[in-house]
Amino acid sequence: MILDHVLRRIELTDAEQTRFISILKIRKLLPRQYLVQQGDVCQYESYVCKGFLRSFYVDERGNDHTLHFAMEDWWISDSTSFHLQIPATRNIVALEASVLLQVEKNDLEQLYQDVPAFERFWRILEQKGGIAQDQRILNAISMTGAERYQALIAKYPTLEQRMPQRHIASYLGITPVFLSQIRKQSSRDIK
Amino acid sequence: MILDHVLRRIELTDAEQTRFISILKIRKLLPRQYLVQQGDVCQYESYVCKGFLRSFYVDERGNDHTLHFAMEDWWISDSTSFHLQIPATRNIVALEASVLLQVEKNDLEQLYQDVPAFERFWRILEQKGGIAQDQRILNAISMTGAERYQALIAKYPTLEQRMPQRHIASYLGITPVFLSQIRKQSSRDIK
DNA sequence: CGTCTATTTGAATGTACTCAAAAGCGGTGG
DNA sequence: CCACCGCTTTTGAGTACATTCAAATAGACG
Repeated sequence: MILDHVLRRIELTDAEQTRFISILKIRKLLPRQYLVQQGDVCQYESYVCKGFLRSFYVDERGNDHTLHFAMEDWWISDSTSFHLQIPATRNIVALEASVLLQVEKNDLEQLYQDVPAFERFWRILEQKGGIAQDQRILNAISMTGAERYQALIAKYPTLEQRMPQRHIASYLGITPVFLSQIRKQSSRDIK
Repeated sequence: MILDHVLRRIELTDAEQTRFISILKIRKLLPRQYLVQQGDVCQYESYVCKGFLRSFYVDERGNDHTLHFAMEDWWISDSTSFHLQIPATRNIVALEASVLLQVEKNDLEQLYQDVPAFERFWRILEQKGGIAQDQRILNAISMTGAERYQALIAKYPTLEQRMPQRHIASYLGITPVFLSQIRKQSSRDIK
């Protein structure tokens, strides 16, 4: 499955494929189990084979802010911590039982040396991520909470089945109470 | 100058350096001149040698939202338009007389083929950009307008000399009127 | 110096938050 | 199978944050 994911973006010989597979480490998580905790150095980029994860930041006041989520066929990490090898400021936790394939920082650097096509692969991945982040920033600065909610569920129709409302609210930058009002309002509008 | 910028991130032979230089096109802009307009396909990644540019989105209501700005030694483009070669949804305009070095999409793809180190270069650039965007998203969802303003001027102390307040406001996702109030408030706090 | 645009100020309004309490829902154990 | 517990969502009221509109002031440019 992950090979398919990679081969959609770059071409690899059989030997290169084997090389890639050899550095992957499988990791299984139970619901509510942490993958990364604030203060850890994030050692891995994790590819989600199965399950659902959430990354979030806890501020001084103890408020929880959802930065990202990841479903099947997505990658997740604290990218700041991973790339700079500094302590994470974010937590990553499984919301469902999950199976991940992980790439360690050192192994990845070695892989870049040995199979330069992976530079390309990650460049393409970062580009795609950058485009999505750009759109999210635009939404944040140009839309109301209600509009951002509509855009989010339009983009990820299954999200509400997998992530509790309070986390959707924190992803949107609004409070759970306000999200509840938005939902009441929009369900009334449909009728 | 741009070579220095590249060589800080990757190693290149003299021939590779020459190859890179050969695909660059110089472009000069006057203040208020557009580099990209909504509807164009963004053909170039542009490196800023000198000057200052702003990218913004104009919504249905005619409101202007500043997505990015770029000063010396930064790159700017409509990344969605450039990478996917689709019409731009954003405008890019020079706020000061500017000198750019541009890389065309086709040339860049060819460069990736001929000098794979540039895959690495752009991967690193995208990673750095991703980290910055991530932080901006966190600020957007976790801070008030006043806090975002303080964080922005702390990060870019010279920004207020180069970009009018109404654009700083739209970058922060607030109105110019409200930014003016924030500034009044914080100048009073200092005393 | 006059014109144009940007910023400031003030007042009224709307958007989103806080706090508190009630209702709903899911899991667990009796 | 049902009752209870803990946690999430909903509801309501009051408040704070941020916007709109309009007018006044300040700055920039020719």
